[in-house]
Amino acid sequence: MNEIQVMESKEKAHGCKCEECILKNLIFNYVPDEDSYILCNVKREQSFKKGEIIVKQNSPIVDFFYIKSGIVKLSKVTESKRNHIISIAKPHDYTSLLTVFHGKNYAYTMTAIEYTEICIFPLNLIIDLVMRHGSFGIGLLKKSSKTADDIIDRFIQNNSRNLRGRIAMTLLDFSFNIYKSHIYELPVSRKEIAELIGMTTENVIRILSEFRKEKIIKINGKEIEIVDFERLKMISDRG
Amino acid sequence: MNEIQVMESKEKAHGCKCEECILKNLIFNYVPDEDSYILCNVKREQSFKKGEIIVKQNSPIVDFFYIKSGIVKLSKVTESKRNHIISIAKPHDYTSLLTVFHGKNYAYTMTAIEYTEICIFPLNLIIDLVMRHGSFGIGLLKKSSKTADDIIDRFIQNNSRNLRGRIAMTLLDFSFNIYKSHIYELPVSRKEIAELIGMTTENVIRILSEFRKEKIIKINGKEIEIVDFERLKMISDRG
DNA sequence: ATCAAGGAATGATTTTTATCATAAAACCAT
DNA sequence: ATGGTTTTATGATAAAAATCATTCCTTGAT
Repeated sequence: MNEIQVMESKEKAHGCKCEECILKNLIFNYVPDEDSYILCNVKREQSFKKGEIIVKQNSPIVDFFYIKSGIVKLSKVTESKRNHIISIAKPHDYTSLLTVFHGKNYAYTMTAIEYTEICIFPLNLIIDLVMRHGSFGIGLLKKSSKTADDIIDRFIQNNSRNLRGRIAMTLLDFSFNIYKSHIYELPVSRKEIAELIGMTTENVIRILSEFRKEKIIKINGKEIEIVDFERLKMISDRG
Repeated sequence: MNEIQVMESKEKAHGCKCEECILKNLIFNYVPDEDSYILCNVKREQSFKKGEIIVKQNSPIVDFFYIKSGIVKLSKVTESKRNHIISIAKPHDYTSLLTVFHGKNYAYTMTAIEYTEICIFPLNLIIDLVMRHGSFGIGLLKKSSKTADDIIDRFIQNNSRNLRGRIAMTLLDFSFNIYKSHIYELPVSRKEIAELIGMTTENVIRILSEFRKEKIIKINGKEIEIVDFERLKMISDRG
């Protein structure tokens, strides 16, 4: 109890109240009080409704984002005008890690796909903090390389599967990594799933219907219930 | 002349002799002499013949690699035993940037696909340097996020093209970014190209033959000459 | 020099996936 | 509520790509 009280008072003093905040913990662990105090006071929190754009591809980079709650998609339009979803990010991800340190403009559009709360820090301050506290830099490097590796891995996994395998993989991903439940509300349209795994909308719909007919899942609009987990896993693995 | 002499003496003193070394420059710019001295003295250089493995997927991470000369492929075997080439890296790339900061084991196998010289640093030392000199951390973060963004971009570009477009893109990539010439010796087999752009070996061969018959390129074994640059570009863009 | 093994090449065939067409259902703004 | 738009749905067809089969050509090891 004593420890908790100490933490609480410390948090109050810093203006950062979220206990599970990885960024905050990263800062607290390595950065002296006076610095984390500045950071916590400067940060602003902003909430976004489902569908709202948090930041647009090609707009100048000024801020560093941290997802406090909700779900966010990172997407990108190519020269050929096609839209691609790079990843679906969840709470405690730093969606800004890619690009922000080397680019002038955001490479990806960030959109809330559920009600989302974002913590926003001026990038300058983050950079300044890394400058003065190398260990914080190590922390960011760790997160950064993990984020990149995960995204690359998803691409490889996706590309080595046929369409049924991709859909199965996606449904399992939502179930395991996002909602931690066998029944959930899809936060994206069939079209967005298509953009995420690189296939046509028609085929996404068709294969979801197949899975329904094969009694692997139940569908009710956007609600998905995984009924035959084993088979779905098999399709994801073999497919 | 005077300046060059100064540089030379400084380089001698540090045991790092490569003028174009980005890593060295990064260190020199931000790290005091005594530290860069340690790093340069500890580093070892190693050369690899075409085909030799530099480091294997899943082996424990101990070193940080920097490509001094040559060309290297990063590849990964998935659970389904399929081999995927993630990227082709050239001199002055830090191929280690992905994974090394967060993982226990290398996520990718590094193989020399031409005679290659690698500078090898104990990762601990790099981390220690970031700890003590935040600006060096910023430098690595920049390189790291750039590397990741480039790889992700290549995946997106690749996935939004048909097979002819992918081959065209690859041939142009070798021409522009690696060999800076319209005529070059392919450093990889048709099978490896297939693993790089996610298609079958037969189709790689077939489409190369098509391009030859359509007089877009000339083929002589591994030697490729781009004859009709415009058409190749068009196929890469539209395809 | 010879043989085995892998790489390159090409055709025929099958499978997979995209495209086109149409319609019902859900959603939104007035 | 109503009309318009987007999303979901399904079928038919065309196009793209993988697979299978066979041959030739290189290359490296003995």
